[in-house]
Amino acid sequence: MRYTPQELEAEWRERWAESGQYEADPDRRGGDDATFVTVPYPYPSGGMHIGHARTYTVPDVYARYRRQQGDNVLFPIGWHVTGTPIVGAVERLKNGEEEQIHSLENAFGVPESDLTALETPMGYARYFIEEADCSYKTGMRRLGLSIDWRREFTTNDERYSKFITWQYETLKERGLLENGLHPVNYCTNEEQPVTTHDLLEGEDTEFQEYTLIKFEDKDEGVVYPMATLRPETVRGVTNAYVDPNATYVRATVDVSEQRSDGSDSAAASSGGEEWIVSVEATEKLDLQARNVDVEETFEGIELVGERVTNPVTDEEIIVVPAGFVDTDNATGVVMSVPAHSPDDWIALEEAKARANDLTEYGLDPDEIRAIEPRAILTIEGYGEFPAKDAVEDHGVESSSDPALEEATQELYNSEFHRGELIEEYGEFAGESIEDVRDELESHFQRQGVFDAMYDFSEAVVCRCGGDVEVAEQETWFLRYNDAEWSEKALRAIENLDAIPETTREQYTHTVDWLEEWPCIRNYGLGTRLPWDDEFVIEPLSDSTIYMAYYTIAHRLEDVPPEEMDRDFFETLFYGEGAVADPDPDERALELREEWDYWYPVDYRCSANDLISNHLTFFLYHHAELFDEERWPRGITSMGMGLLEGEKMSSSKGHVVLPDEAIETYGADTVRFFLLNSSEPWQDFDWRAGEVGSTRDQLERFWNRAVDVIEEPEGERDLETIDRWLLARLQRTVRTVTDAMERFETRTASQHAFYRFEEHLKWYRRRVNLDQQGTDASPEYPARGVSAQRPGVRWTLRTVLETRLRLLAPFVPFMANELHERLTGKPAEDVPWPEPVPEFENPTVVERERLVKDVLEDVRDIIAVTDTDPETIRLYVAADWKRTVLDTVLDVGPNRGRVMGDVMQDEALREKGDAVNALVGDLVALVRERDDSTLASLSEIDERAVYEDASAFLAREFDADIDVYDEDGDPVDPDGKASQAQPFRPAIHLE
RNA sequence: GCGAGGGUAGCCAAGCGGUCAACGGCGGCGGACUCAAGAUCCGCUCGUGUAGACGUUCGUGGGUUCGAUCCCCUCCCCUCGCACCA
Repeated sequence: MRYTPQELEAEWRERWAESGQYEADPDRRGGDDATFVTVPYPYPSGGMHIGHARTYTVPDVYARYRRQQGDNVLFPIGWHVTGTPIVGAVERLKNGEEEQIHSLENAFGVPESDLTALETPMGYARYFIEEADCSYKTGMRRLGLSIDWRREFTTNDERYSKFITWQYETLKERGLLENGLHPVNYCTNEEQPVTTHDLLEGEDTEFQEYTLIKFEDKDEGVVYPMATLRPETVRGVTNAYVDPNATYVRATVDVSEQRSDGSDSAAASSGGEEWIVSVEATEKLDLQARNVDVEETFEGIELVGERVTNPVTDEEIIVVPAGFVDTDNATGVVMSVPAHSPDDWIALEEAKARANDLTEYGLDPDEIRAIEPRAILTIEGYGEFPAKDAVEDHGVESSSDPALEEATQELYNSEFHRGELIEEYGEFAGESIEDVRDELESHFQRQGVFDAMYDFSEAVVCRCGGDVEVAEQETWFLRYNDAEWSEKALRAIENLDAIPETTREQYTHTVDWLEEWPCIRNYGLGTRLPWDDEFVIEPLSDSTIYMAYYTIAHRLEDVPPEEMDRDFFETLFYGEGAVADPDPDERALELREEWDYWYPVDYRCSANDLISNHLTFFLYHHAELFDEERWPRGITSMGMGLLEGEKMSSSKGHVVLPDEAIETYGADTVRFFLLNSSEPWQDFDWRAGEVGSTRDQLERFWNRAVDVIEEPEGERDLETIDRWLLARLQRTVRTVTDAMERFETRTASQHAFYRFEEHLKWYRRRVNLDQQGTDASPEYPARGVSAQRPGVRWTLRTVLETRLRLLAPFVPFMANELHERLTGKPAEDVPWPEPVPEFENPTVVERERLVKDVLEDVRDIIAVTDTDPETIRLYVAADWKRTVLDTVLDVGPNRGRVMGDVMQDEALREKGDAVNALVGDLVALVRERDDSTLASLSEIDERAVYEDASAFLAREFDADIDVYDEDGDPVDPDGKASQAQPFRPAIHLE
């Protein structure tokens, strides 16, 4: 019976599909025995790769385990198509973009002829959901995932949208949605928001919020908004810079717009102010929801020499020309803080050096030379002017010196964390920048002397070639920073079984920093915002409670979508009294029963990187919309996958497709490798070499199992070594079960398979199961399974049956097949094993350890002495040594006390040094073992152990084995016998 | 920077206070079987060693302890997340 996984697996897949094996319906088992496991529905913007295979196999293994434990288990799946990725992919494909076509053809093996089918978003989605070889559904079926396929849906389905509509209308009504402005990446050419995916340049650039400090030209009543990322340096400003050759404008800028940065800085300042900014800045300000009316355009040179007043210190400073000013960054008007900015320090030095040249701008050189740096903070390790020290320490020569950036980085960093503001800062004095920057900024914003704007620090370009800027858009937010809502979310986290436990803190931390979440987009697939169909609810917001939808998805066909209104869902989720209608919707009430049966979600198997958004949202929404007993019970967070030690990348074609892997190795091997090579939350590494050897191991398992199955059953007539293997088996059952409860798939499969293989290997040696070596002399003839005594056959069958049940969740095809051949029933249809008390036997385990110890010791001696003994003599320690050991056990592993006690005994006292040495060793022996091990050891008759094992040892070493008592007048040519200690016989080789 | 996780022999990786020179796998070496290869089985794989031992190891430097890979502190390095990509 050869192992041919492809054939075998096809049969089982067909069998499962025909019988609807995994279609789960509420049944007589009560809700307590209902287990509901979910995994994030796939996003079919491309094919399935081996990393996804693990994601879906982990919940499958748990689902299969729970079924064997007697639970009614629901494991459903759906398809997430919301948002822009699919639409974007289709666009790129239609535009004939090389990279996109390459990725489809190379990574996912999409034939050219199929490409046209992918030119509509849902066509594209369908293709990767179920049509392609690399589609998710194909992969999932081949992997043998125990999914209830009747319940699948996509997030673009009309009925699903009704469900999301209910969710958002409810949240809005509860005041958890609000609208406001929000900064987004905006293509000025296409005049629409763009995603990271749409960018040609600057994909990794994030926009920053600049503080604008409103210096004022009091004579003219004009504001010079100076952009800075370090608003706390406002008291250190010595002068301003403009680019004399650039174009500036005077414009009326509306500053009354509410800002949406979450702070209460909606400073109700007056309508418009006259601002001096670069011409580039006007467009940015305009995009950031300000009215900008340009009054006058002129060259920067005209600003040179103007005097403006610092709104915080009320001091006048002068505007100086500088070529380094970038007018495309923020306002194009910058302030100089030479004491704390290495750039400004150098710039000032250089300005002073060429002060005489500045007369051409009508500046007084002496006035420039008189500019003095002003320190605004103190910091340990730096002098009065930290920038000066930084410049000198890094040996910065000029403004073009590359060391300048390094100096700046280091100083900014130190000042941010360790700098303390000087007295003039009043309430902020003495505080570190880190602690007060935000506070200080909003303080001055409230006073109306600071403002803010967004900008990128480098150019960002759209794929269309257009310039991308930061625009403020009207949008809707989920109020995740709402105190009451956060409170509920925190309670949901407390109740949660967070696997691994270390993730719990990440959830609480996320709740702590989460602000409002913009939950709509301008385009993409999905559900329209109910009260404004211009917008679509974005993917992380339409996927927070959809697990509830699984419970009813397969029973909605007869409900017309238009009837799935708010009352329908209110009745479904909140019951009969939830709506005013005296005649509640019967269909909704029926569906409610099923929802009620399955909910809550017992375990959600998801990914580490989703903790800080999706998973936390999932908890928020459940906490708000459902009662506490419906909140999620547990979340398992999974790590990611590597391929041959490197990140997988579908764009580079560096992926392995499940379909191909299954073709090569079989689904059981793929599953087993994925679950056994690391715990779910650890990263795994797909290495073809190791997958291949996994396959070999499974094949060997199969072959041996078939050997056992084909032989007669044997009888329950057990010897010690059989009892040893059975005792090991009970421990394995215990370990595997504990591990399964905690989603430790690696530990579980490792013990059920590899660890137990080790035990079996020993057992096979002990009973001489395999023909091996030339030492199979007539005296100890080699034998196969068939020739074994009935007790061995009985033991092997028992062990196999139990292991097949333990392995069934991991390798369901193989385990079910073998179990059925062995017992007539598939493993999945019989209960999960429990430890059998009569076979639990710690003493026999310790006994066998002694045999292994002796084997190793003898082998060591042979290796060191390079001999080939004909006779091996073992000497069991004398009785008085056992007496000493008993004393140690009695008084505890304390050398002094043991000696004190032992020396009471005259016979022992006479032995003096020998006793002293022995006590030392025995104290160590006792210290190193736990009580139960010691108790087991105490029960052992050592001499019997070695005598029972002597035939085995004789075979191993091809030598005669003689066992003696040390104090039984033994044959002892080299005087070794006296070295014997309890549980460590003396050895003599000859 | 903030939050989280991690650094163990050639590689992957377990261990998280004593039975640890450190499970297991891969790779390598030697042997058995075989015409041969593969598979399978046995042994070795830090150093020294003609008796089961000893010495030096688990990112760095300290500390706690009779005893630390395991606990505490310092530092160095790596990975992930930090919001509009899902």
